[in-house]
Amino acid sequence: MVSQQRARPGSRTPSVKDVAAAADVSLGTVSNVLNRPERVSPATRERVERAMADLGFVRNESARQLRAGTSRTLAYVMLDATNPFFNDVAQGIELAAEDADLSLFICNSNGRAEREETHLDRLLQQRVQGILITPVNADAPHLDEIARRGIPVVIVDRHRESDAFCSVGVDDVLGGRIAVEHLIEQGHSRVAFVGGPDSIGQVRERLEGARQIWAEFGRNPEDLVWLPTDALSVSEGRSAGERLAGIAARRRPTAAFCANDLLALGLLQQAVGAGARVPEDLAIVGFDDIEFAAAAAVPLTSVRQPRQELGRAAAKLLLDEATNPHHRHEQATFIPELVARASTANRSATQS
Amino acid sequence: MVSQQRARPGSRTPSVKDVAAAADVSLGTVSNVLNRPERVSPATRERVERAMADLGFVRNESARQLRAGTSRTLAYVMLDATNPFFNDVAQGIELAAEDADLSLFICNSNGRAEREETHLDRLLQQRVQGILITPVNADAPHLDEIARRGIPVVIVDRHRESDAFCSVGVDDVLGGRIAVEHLIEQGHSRVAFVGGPDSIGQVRERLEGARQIWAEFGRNPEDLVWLPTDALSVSEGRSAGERLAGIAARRRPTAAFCANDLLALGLLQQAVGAGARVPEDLAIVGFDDIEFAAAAAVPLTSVRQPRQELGRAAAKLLLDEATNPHHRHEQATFIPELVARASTANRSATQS
DNA sequence: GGGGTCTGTTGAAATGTTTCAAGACGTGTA
DNA sequence: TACACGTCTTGAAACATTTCAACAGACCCC
Repeated sequence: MVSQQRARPGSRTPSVKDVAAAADVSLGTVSNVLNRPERVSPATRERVERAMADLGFVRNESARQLRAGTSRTLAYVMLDATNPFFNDVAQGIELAAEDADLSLFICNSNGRAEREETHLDRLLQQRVQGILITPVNADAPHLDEIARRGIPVVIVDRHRESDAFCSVGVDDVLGGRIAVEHLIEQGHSRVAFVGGPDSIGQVRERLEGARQIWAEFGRNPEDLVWLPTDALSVSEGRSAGERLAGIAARRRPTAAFCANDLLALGLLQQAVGAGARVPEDLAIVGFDDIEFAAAAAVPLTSVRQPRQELGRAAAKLLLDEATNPHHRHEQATFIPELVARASTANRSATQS
Repeated sequence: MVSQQRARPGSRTPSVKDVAAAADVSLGTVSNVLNRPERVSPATRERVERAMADLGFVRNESARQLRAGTSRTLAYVMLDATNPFFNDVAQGIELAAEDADLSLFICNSNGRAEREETHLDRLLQQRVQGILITPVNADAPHLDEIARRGIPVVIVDRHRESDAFCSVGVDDVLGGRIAVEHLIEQGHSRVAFVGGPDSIGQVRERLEGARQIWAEFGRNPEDLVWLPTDALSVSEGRSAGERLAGIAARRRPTAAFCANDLLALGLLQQAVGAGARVPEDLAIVGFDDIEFAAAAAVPLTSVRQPRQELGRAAAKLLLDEATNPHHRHEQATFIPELVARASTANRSATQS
């Protein structure tokens, strides 16, 4: 009848004290059942456990944490929750956290520095055990401040010059190299690099790698044109596509290397929508190898990052820093690898 | 020099007590500065604030929560973090939480009931203010238990028979109707429904809607064929595509309505990869209208759910339940709408 | 029967904050 | 001068848990 029944009026949620009374033991014993069950005799333990079940006891984590001084949660501050890449990273972290019997608190800065700051503030207040973060700005000064407080911080998908933190990431320069090398092998002699803003470290490094290999093959630097974007998003990819289409045909690149897959998908969509054939008229390489890269109707060639593995490794470093007194900071660098698909199919091959 | 400098050995993180000592006021005054600044004189307030800054004081949320009895966080238990739809919902929740000055704790059950249970356990221990959840199973009994404890629970993207909870969702039957009506209008007389398992409420309802409109147009039920899948994922979409291709040409549906966009993208990929033209040989309609639907190289027609709005509305209901003593449970149902794109372009129209 | 050891159990202290009744102090009024 | 009133400030109690030194009792051995 009453559709919004709440807990009975007089009843608080029961505490250890209530359990102790119900099981007719002392407070300390209840706590022992919770934390060191082997120390209490089977008979008492069973009595206490029954009392807990009867009362519907749920341990109060705040009180536990206040007294014990240690929290049971890790946090990951994501850069962009709408980018599947970061969700895969998060999943890797989550798995590692699960193994260590910790909770993972996921926050999303959404690319906004001030939101990132709010999140970090709150995490500090919560006294989380450690923070994993893909920061908005590479030089986020808050992070140093946090590290100085003794809270482990691991930077994900980004590297710092300094060795003040652990970090995990992929060799972005190498990633840029293999992407463009692949395009060169496919016979392209005029290539676009799509990406930006260049405040983002990855963008700079991937471009750097592209330029390196381009030079090593003795190509003219002017034939590697950079189409800058304001963000690494699908819509920016589309707009880059329009700019690309605007270039006179004889000067237009026949291939594009995009700084991530979202850009590549946008570019692909724009190109196909405008009637271009992919890869015949325009070959496209993305970066990250998110699931949607393979699922695109013209499956996207991409530089794969070990997404989940990245998260897992980051979490491991964090846990080491949190528990191992001899911990030394470490920059874990993974090797990216090219996954060739239809969007760059060999130009001589016919497409079904 | 020392690359892993920690906080100075003897120093704990400072407490209100330390601040009080430094500012030469009582403990209570520091607390007032924190919670009712208007009650303390400007001079003292300034002194206390200076002391906080000097000491690098960070309020201990556990202690606050223990004493105040109320937490400042909401939680969302996601069903599948790799599905962009749920991330958009989460973003809507996050925005509403931000407005209410609450933190959002995001967990991911990943479709596993036991993981969901662990998360809920922990959330109970944390005494979160309320829980938003897209449950793995519609009848999750834990939820009743939690509600009975007086903790507000809102079900997201799913409806319950009972009115024991608030919930938000879209009219899935209507969604199925408009999707199939669109295909009928496009001249299709044999249509496939791709989706499963049918333990999922949305799948059942979307199919139900499809069948309703099919019947209302006087079509033969046998011409609406159901291709069941084991999950709502891209790879299941691909495999459904293979089964579809296996049907003899004269009996094969010319259009498919997929229970969500991931399935639709998988199906699209498989079809195009196998040489079929979309929409000429196979028209495809998805559901959710995730960003990647529009970005697919053959942009996907989809039934749009107001993704972010769904999250926002859910959070509002939760906050109402948490704060308004006269709260009544409410099932908010949004109206889905068809977004027509190239994957079902009018059959008579030529494709650019 | 005294001493030692081992196993379980206890009770009090401690954690960092908020709240609240009560106190201090100053100002204005009779 | 006494009193009332306002404005700030204070100190102690309370929140739910964990920890730890101390203790009770059982058992064994000489």
